[in-house]
Amino acid sequence: MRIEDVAKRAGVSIKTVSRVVNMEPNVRSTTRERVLTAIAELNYQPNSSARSLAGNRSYLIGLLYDNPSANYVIDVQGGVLKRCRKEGYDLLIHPCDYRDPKLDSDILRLLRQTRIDGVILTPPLSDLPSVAEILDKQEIPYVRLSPADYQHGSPSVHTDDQRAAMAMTQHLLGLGHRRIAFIAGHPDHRAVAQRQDGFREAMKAAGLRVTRHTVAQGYNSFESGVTCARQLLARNPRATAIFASNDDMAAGVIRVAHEQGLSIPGDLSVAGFDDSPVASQIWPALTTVRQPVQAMADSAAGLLVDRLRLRSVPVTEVSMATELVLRDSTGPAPNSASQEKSAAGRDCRFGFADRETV
Amino acid sequence: MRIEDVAKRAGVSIKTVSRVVNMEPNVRSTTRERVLTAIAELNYQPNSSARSLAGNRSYLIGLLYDNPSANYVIDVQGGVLKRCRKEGYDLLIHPCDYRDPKLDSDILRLLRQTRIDGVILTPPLSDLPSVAEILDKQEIPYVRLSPADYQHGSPSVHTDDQRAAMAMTQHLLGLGHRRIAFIAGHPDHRAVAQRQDGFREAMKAAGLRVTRHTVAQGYNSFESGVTCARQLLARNPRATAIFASNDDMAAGVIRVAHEQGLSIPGDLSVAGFDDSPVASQIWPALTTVRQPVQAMADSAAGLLVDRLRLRSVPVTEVSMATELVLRDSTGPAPNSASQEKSAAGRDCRFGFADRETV
DNA sequence: CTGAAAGCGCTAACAC
DNA sequence: GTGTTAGCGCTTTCAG
Repeated sequence: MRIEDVAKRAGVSIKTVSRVVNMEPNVRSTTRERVLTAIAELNYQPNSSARSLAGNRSYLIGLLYDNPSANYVIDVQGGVLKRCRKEGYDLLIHPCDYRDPKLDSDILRLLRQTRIDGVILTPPLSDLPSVAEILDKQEIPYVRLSPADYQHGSPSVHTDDQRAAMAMTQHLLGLGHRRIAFIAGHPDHRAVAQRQDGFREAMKAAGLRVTRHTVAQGYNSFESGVTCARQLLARNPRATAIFASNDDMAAGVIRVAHEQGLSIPGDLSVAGFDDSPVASQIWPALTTVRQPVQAMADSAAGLLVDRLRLRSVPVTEVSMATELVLRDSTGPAPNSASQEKSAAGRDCRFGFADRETV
Repeated sequence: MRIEDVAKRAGVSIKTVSRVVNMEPNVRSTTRERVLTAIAELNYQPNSSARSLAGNRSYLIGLLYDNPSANYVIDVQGGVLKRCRKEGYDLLIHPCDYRDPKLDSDILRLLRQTRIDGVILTPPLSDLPSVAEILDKQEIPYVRLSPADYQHGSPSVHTDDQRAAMAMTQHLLGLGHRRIAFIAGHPDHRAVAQRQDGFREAMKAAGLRVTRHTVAQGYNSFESGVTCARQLLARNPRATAIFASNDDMAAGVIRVAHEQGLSIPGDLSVAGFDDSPVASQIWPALTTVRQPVQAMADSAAGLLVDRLRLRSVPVTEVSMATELVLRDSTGPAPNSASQEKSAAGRDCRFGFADRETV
């Protein structure tokens, strides 16, 4: 089933069929109809290798990531794929090691070998200048997901993590907590690291000091959460709430609390970030912040495809809303009249931070 | 940088370069060397679109899956990708809905559009006759991962889940448990469902009856684990151990036990299957069975590539070993002198079921 | 608005 | 062992 067969059947030249298939202008609508009918009748599908060779593009998008969270990666893949299918692109996934000194040549090899048309970058790759440089030099369009500095000049999609972390901190403050400890995220994941700024800002606004005794440096893993929790819970006086920069670390806190016989949220409130599956599977279920990861990825793929089609679209930064998910791991501070009632029932959500920058 | 440039530099014809690139025989080794040098000097990489078009293959492998477990999917992708990179193939991922009536046409469209060379199928797709039929008819080689009937005539890679489930049941029996309840897996995931057979066999061998009061039908999700646990724990006399067909459901059991104030493993031992991350993050850490998912996927991709290279290799079924991972959620049965000491320390592993069928 | 012809860079078939 | 030639199925260029 080739383009020639379609052309014959529709009584036009192959070039006209090509125009219809590629949605080019300059085809009379009646002609277009006739061609479309022929395509449908013959169940014609263009040969992508031939298209790529002649047209010098691959209809392939590359997804580069180095993220240990399976759930995050799957969500991103899902969102990107959804858009790809709609737009007629295929997806090539390329997990890699962002600390590998050969990362640059690895990416170069990928670009040369597969002739990818465009790339989507997830954290921490979205914050690596060397990666952006390679892509720029090779003139491969790319979109960054959750970059720390989204004003960098390339299109990107992000949520305002700082603002969300502020809101979570304010929630804990509203429950009467004053000694709130924080577990910072991996410094290389800059967007996650920014969550600390939100925490600090909210504490400051409430007139509370943040010392190095109340902040522990985590690395996004469950194990680092365990380590930090042990550290923080050894302090005297003990914190009445711990806010971890992601759910895996918050799960580590809960583990340690169980081991030490602390009741949650009676003795200690715990909050996370991400709303990963473990957040609702752990006991007690975790209060956390939800990011619309799939929608973000879908949107990023959309920006990329726009760019591939019309080379010079303006650089766009999309900002998406997060929501607070209140579950069972947070409650009123011990020995304090709560100023905010605990949510009635679990899984209450508060949306906020809704805006879009274009 | 085209094949012609390399040919000129090496002083041979383009066909000879092509032979070297494709590792074909009939090239004198000195000639081969000269060509390889030229390739290295020019940093030549063949244009995959041109290769695909002329050679009528895409160097693309498709991974078809419908699996709600992000961790499983990521592990499979990782294993397949590892092999793909080594063998010069790229990977196209295609999540789909196995219950969708349009699944067949969805797959057909994928095959036509992308010209995939071969396919890897994961559960539950690996057990769908209609999918196998399409692939057979289109003459697309495929390898099945963990099919229920691995004697079906296509190459496959699996673990002996039944045997592993038997071993876990025997472990619980060895701890003195007699009233052991079981949560069955999703019937459409036939390999998971087979775990029930292992449980039954071990119980029978120990002279214990399995009634419908001690088996609950789960659906692989955390929520279904919660439902089943509520059901099972309402029985009188209560089971002293619950063996769930996967970790997510076991996590559901643990949640319910916490809610009902049961201590684990004091009042109730809980065992899972899969060794997913939640197994070691939950409290107490879960005794479970580990499958070498990545190695299985790697091996499956290897079988597929062999088949793509040499069209008529014998059908191979690879069987891989699982291991018992003993953690904190299982212990001696209440009021019974344990016949087997609890493992000293956590994270003990026992390998078994090591064999390979060729 | 439509068509004819000229490749895209490679592999396959066959000659030498 | 090695080279020559003819496509693979499409897009691009340019002519009408």
